[in-house]
Amino acid sequence: MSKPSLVIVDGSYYLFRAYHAMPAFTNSSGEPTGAIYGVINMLHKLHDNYMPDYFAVVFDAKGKSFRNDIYPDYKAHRPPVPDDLVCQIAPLHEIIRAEGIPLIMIDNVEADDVIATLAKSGEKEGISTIISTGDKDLAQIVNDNINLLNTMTNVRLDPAGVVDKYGVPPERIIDYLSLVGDSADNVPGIPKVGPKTAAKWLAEYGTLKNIVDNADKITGKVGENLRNNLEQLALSKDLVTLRSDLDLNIDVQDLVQGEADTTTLEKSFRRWEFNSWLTRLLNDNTEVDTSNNREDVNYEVIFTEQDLEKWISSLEGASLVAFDTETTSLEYMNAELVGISLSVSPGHAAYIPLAHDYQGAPVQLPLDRVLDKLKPALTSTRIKKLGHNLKYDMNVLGNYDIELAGIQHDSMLESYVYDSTASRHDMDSLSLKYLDHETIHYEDVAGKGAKQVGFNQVDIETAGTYAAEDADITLKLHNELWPKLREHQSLVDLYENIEIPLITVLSHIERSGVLIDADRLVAQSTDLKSRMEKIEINAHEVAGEVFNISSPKQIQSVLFEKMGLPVISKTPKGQPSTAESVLQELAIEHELPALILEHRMLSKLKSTYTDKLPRLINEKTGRVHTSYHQAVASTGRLSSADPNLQNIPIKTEEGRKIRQSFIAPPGFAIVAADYSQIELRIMAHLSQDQALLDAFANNEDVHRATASDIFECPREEVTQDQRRAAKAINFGLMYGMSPFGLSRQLGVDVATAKEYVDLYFSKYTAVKAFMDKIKEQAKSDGYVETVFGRRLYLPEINSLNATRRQYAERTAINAPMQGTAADIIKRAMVEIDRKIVCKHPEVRMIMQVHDELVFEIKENMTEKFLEDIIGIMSDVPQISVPLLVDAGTGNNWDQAH
DNA sequence: CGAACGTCGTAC
DNA sequence: GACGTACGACGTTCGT
Repeated sequence: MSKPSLVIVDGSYYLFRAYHAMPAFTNSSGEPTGAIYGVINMLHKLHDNYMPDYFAVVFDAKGKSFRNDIYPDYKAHRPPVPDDLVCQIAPLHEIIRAEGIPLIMIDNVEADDVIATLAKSGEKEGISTIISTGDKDLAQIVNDNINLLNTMTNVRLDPAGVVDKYGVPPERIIDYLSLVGDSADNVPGIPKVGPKTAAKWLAEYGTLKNIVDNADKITGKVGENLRNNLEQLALSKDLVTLRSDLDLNIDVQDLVQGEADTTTLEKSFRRWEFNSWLTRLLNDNTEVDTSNNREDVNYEVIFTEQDLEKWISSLEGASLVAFDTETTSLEYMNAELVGISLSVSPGHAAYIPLAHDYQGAPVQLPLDRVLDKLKPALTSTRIKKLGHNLKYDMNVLGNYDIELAGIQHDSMLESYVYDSTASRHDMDSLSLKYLDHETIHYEDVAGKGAKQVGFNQVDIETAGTYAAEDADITLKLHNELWPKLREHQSLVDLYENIEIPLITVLSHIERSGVLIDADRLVAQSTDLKSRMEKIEINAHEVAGEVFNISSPKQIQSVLFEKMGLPVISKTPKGQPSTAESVLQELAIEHELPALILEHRMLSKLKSTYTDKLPRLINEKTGRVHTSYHQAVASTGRLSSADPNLQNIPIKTEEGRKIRQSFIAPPGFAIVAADYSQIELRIMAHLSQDQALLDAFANNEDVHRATASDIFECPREEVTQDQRRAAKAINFGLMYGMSPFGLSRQLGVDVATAKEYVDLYFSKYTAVKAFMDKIKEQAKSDGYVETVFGRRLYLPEINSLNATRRQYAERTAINAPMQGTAADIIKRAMVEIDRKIVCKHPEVRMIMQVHDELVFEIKENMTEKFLEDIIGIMSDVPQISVPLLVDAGTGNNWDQAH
């Protein structure tokens, strides 16, 4: 789970950098202000970028440190601080304090030691720290929880970054600095030993001690220098070693940015003439970041190597890179890259056109060459990426052998996790909602309907503005949504530990695709067609007229108007319904409804599955590639489309033939593993109903157990009908079903159905209590939650319209169960990918169907992996019911059940 | 002629 | 009106 964050700023370093980097600003009285402005500006940007939980700025204070005691010449060659900088220090401190930022200065202790101590004590409290500094000394305390950030270049150093930069890991930085020395601090090193030699020696001998022990083995002038300066080396080591154990009397938990002292700020801003901040302060002191709303943007189109290089080097240092691909198609498997857009700071983005090929299109950088240059950044885990629906971009890049890595954020998923009930999570809607900005729409540049052209036909200037805006808006959306998400730790956990890692898992599943026996499906289609034709002819004869058997409207006219059959139920629009259950009932007495039913079933199978699936086989892979939608279902479930692989028939024999056409390639087997009764188990967990918990703990047939409990008979005497009724109740309850609904389901009268429900609730009182409680919770909070803290807002829970209100109440009951099940299987998918699929090419995850995962596994290895898969799926924390996983193997999906 | 809506049916 | 979450086929209606 994600840790709280602490950002510590090396204030003295900021001050010097700002002093030298900024032009010599003064106010109208001629007083210098550039350094103040620069530091405050940097602090604002840093805070907006990281939104840390804890924040502090540390300055060197007056007095001499212990280093002067052991080495009087420490920092002896430092030139005095210039007067026009000295006079900016006190005002700067005043503004920092007035902004509510904790400012730390401790006499006789250097800032570096203070920073090291704070970072280390934060770490003990489970806090991860970013230190913003340019000082290399602090690299010695870098680890997974403590990173450095060079604010000027925006390069973030984790342990791997330290190795990249210095050639040695953080643990060796002290040794390294001792050898190299530091002229700025007047720390002596070994003469003629610089970064390269130091890193080389450390690589060879491991530690400084070892180097010293082996000093006589080192040849040449440098070896001699080393042997002559061993004593000094010990001193250098003492000087460069930071103290991280100081007793500072500071609790990291107190380092929280507090309320701004607006009176002081106003006074200071006026005095130093920081007019833009003054305006902002006076207009709206709640506004934190105005950059998001600015309409003035700077979008570039990249045509030259030089410009490309410039952007690529900016990626290296960026804390987050927003990027977006433009392609020829929405089908990721067939999509070809047309261009790439990038942004590393709001309002500033670039578009790299690659394959616009309309008449008269300007010469563009060659696609291969650009991809070669971008590939290291795109595949680097160190460079963090942001996108909007990055799974798509990841899939497209996969077509070019580029495995996108370092996925840090996805604004679509941020929106989804923040509020899954938003009607859509596309960029256009979100931009309007959160940024109040109307984006350029795809149709505006590519046309729509028959007039639509491929993006490669779009004029580069137009395309550039559109595409660059996509990257820019993505970054701005992130800047809005991330702080909102950060208000709720459970949402951050879900997002970081489930949804973001799932992007990569799903991308792999989608690109793997599933193998389908097209010939078999086509043959089934032919068979279905002839059967349907016979039924249709027969139906026309029975009806005494020719009508369209697949038109509900015409069926309605034939059955209810012409034949005068009773109207059993109506559609929401008030029309007599011809739905299955209605026809089932009418079929008892009449032949025609039965014919219609059979035709419907066959027609459904043919049009939706046996005709459709073979057409969707990808030419290159010979397999079918679905799209899993990660931000559609409000409960947290995935959905699948083009084709939907989550509603492949299973109930009827004819339908199962379709599953039999989902096959394994030669040498592989299909392996399916599904959670048994997962939602009921979650209901047991959520309600903590003892009877239900016991039933699962004893691994009973839960419907039989329920029947036995409510009909008060021993388990073994439960009849088929009783079990069927209990099953309907169990399922119905999870959907918030009413006695009326249950009566229809079971074909009994409402009174009997109500009796069943009452009986159930009298035996399972905690379930009843849970349902009442969850409704109450929804009414008072406006939302319900899964076990993992996923939220679902229910704005209509207090509606005065009874229909809408009751609908919201049913959702309140269902969503925590459905959503928790979704959380669990998503977690399992991430774990299985990480622990098994990533390491073993013999295993591929190929489908997810809500409570089931389907794999392709090398034939002779199924047993071995199946055990691990079941283990991971069963082993999900936080659930007080055993999660049973059923699994099977076969040549096709049907067999695997 | 295509978009939007309505109805139905498949899955979990 | 009455059972939660999806996707999609087909027919029909509406508007361009």
